[in-house]
Amino acid sequence: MPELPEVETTVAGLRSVLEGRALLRVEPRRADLRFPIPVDLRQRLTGATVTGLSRRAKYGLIETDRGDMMIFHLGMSGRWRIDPAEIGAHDHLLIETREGRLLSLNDPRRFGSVDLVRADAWSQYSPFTRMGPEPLGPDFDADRLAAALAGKATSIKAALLDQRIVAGLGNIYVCEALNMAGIAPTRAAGKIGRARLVLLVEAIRSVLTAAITAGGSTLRDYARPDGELGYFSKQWRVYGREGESCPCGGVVRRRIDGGRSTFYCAKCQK
DNA sequence: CCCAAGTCCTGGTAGC
DNA sequence: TGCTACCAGGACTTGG
Repeated sequence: MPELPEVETTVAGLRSVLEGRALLRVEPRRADLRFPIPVDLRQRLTGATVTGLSRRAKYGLIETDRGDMMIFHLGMSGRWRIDPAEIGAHDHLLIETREGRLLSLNDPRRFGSVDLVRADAWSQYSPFTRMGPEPLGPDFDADRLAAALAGKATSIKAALLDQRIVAGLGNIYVCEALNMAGIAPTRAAGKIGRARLVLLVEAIRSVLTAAITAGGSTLRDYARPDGELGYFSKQWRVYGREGESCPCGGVVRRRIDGGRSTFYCAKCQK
């Protein structure tokens, strides 16, 4: 389920259970997800106390008082379950706190990952080394986006999905932001004018912030034993709405780019 | 059969 | 021809 807003709200949910808490039990239930789970993960985390949780792009970061940091990614279908009633085939990592709270990383497709690094070297973790700025952070603005897109012949949609350009966007929010900014997804990334990039930056920030707010409001559901942290799909302007009306009155179209659906409105996105 | 929110890797091509 | 950069597309997996 995860693009940046979903990971942000997931981390917030985990924080309420884990921050400042000692880990009584850490139990991988299989050897790998997308890649192997470190064999010493159980040993290094068991008995440690969680000192902080944070997020980088679509990755969640959990730091302990032993100087370790667990880094997880939810892939396409991953989620954390809190106090699940029962453990199923797709519950791949269990974490129990000393207070008796149980967390389970559940991921049917196993495109997610779990890794462990030294906290003081977290920024050297390979997925992070060439990653672009946080879209909600101070290093993302029209100037820097223009510099990152300069000379790029690829489409703006593909460019925004490239985590080296800006980190944390996925298919849904790229479609939404391009619609909000009135930019056609097929437009060459390097040929978008300055004024439109200003609108695009604002649209990206706006759509992510709204999704985080909506996600935060569903945390109660998320904390339910079988609850899910959903995308706020009722608020999507174009994603998953082929044939329906765009806010501008046009009709939402769908096309396939690189095997992925792109939802857009030809009337207002140029 | 179709479709699905993730990243990584490969192979083709353009340009120097 | 060889090297590099860039880019498009496929692979991975399970379930609805």
